[in-house]
Amino acid sequence: MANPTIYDVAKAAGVGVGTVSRVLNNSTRVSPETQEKVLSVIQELGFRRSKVARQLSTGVQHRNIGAMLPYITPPSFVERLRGMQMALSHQDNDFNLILYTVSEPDRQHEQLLTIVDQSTVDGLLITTLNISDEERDLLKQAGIPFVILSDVFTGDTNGISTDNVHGGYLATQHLLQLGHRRVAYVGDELTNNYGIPTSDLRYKGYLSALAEYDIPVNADYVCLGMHGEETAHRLTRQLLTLPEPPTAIFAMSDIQAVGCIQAVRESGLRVPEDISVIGFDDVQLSRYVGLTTVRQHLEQSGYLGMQMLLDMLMTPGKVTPRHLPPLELVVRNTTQQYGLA
Amino acid sequence: MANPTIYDVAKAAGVGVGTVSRVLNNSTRVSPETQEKVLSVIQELGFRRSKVARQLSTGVQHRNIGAMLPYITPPSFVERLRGMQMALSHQDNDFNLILYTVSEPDRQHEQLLTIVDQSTVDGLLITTLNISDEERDLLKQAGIPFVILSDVFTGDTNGISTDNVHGGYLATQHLLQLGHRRVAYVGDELTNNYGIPTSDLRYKGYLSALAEYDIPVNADYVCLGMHGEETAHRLTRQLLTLPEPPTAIFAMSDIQAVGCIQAVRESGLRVPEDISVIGFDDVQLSRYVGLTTVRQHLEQSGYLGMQMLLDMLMTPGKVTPRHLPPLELVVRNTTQQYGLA
DNA sequence: CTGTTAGCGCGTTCAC
DNA sequence: GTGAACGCGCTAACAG
Repeated sequence: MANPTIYDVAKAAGVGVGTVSRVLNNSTRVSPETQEKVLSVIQELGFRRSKVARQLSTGVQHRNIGAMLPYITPPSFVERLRGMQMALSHQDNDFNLILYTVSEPDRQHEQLLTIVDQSTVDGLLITTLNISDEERDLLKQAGIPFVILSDVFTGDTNGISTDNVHGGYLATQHLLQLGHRRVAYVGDELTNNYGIPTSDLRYKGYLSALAEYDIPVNADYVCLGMHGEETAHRLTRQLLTLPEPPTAIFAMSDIQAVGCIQAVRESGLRVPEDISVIGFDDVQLSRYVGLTTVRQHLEQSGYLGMQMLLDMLMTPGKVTPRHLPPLELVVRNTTQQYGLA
Repeated sequence: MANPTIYDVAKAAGVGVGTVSRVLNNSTRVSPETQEKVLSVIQELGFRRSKVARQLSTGVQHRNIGAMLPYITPPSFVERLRGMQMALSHQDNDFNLILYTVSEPDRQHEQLLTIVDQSTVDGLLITTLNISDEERDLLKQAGIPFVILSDVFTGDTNGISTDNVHGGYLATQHLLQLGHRRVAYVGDELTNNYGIPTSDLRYKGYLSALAEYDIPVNADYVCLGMHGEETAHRLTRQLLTLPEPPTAIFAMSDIQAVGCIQAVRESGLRVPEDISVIGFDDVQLSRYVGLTTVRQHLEQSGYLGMQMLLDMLMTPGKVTPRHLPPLELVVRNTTQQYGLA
């Protein structure tokens, strides 16, 4: 039998469904013999009581919140996730947090459809992923409130966003103020699979800072590749072989910055004495390695996003806009005045 | 009205429930007027269709797997989580992953009760937390299969475990082989809130290695404190003020090892020239900073644990035991022969 | 102690 | 096109 119900169990045990239900909830007193009997039949038939039927009957609706993100590998996503989790546990409610990682960009739409179709969640927290207008409508029509934690700076009410352009500017400006004039940019390919524009935006900030200091852009200094420490490492080695290598590097993420630093050190050069390196994000790792970076309050963005969503879930229609503290330059030990070595 | 149903909507719109259901699923053709009417009533009443009722009716049961862990802050937990996630997505099934973080040790039992009581999950993956016999029985009786990713080495069928004692031995032995004789241990308090014995076990391994080399234990060299980089940092500073400071440190986790290294460097000493440091876990961070450590295949443990659970879920009764590769010493750049500086 | 029955809220045939 | 009735699997209240 595919999926035995309590009726099947009852029949096989020669009792009524009520009795089966009782032993299942070991509530009211049941005679030891019948209990024994029922249990053995349950075992035999491999009976598993239906979650949904039970919930429908008891009326206890546990609600689910979905967190959708591209991957849980980069620390930046984990920190946001932790923020969400914290906001959830602070509000002593019984929401469950379901984790959706979009393993393939192509599957995003499909996953979204499944979520809507099976009405798995009551609310959705979408991180970084690009949601098309069509998808937004889908969610709206299904009555699933959603909040977007975006890398794109928008005035969206139901979203938390970061001004990446400004952040890129801050990082680059810091290097320029230190007297550096040969400043490289190490970032993600502008067009990655997910269509995430983060690197593009931070690069824009880089450009505007250079422009402000009247420094022409050197194409050799702009290195893009797949996100990650390894690629950054490789790109940096290339930078160092240039006839006129940069004296400072702006890496678009802390992880990439770490890759840069390693490459520099392996080449026998020192950070920051010979080459300054600045990252972006200020993930925990950065504290550990003493990295200069731009703090974007990742954990807090997850926290605030979750709060917004909870608002929407508790009192439909009312959303309190929440704002992230401004980006901050965090100076540690990987950047230094040019020519001071 | 608290929770309007389709009946309420139907009544208010002057139609039958069938019609309401149809516009909800925009399936069969409904006259534009009625559709309009129904939609406006839905809006008005703030109607939201019940997830469970829908699932019960349609028969689409999405199953949930719960991942229960003490926190998602330390990278070691995140890596295990990633492994679980990967195993799940590799098996094109429609299981949802629900994240439970036990924010307070006292709440563990309560959370477990809620999970069982509301039958939220179909299977449970428990990481590191200690589950009492009572709690095991609770899960068994509720028919919820579970797998435990334990720090304790047991022969349990439904679990994946790490031989921490052996790992502690490996780390310490490595330092001793390099000629170090003053070897410190930096770890967690033996009795933490969660009753997690990891540090205790690794310490046992430390002791057995020392014994093998006939080195008496120096109480000053054993530093315990709250898990985390900060504490390790502080403890290391203390170590360095000893009249006869250690020449090598075994930190029970990579994060703590990083704290140690920072403290050493801040004191004007070098790693590994002056002091060798070895960690434990081999989280991603360790690659980035070139830390010598003991690899315990964290991601894979999550992966295998999830596979076991899926086994149990798919074909009840049958569990294929899975085994983690043995612990490995990973030598990078933070340990060195004693006296070589 | 135990069998029977009426909902839980929604989807889905059926006739109309 | 649309309304009424039945069933999804289980719990709970009611008789026995």
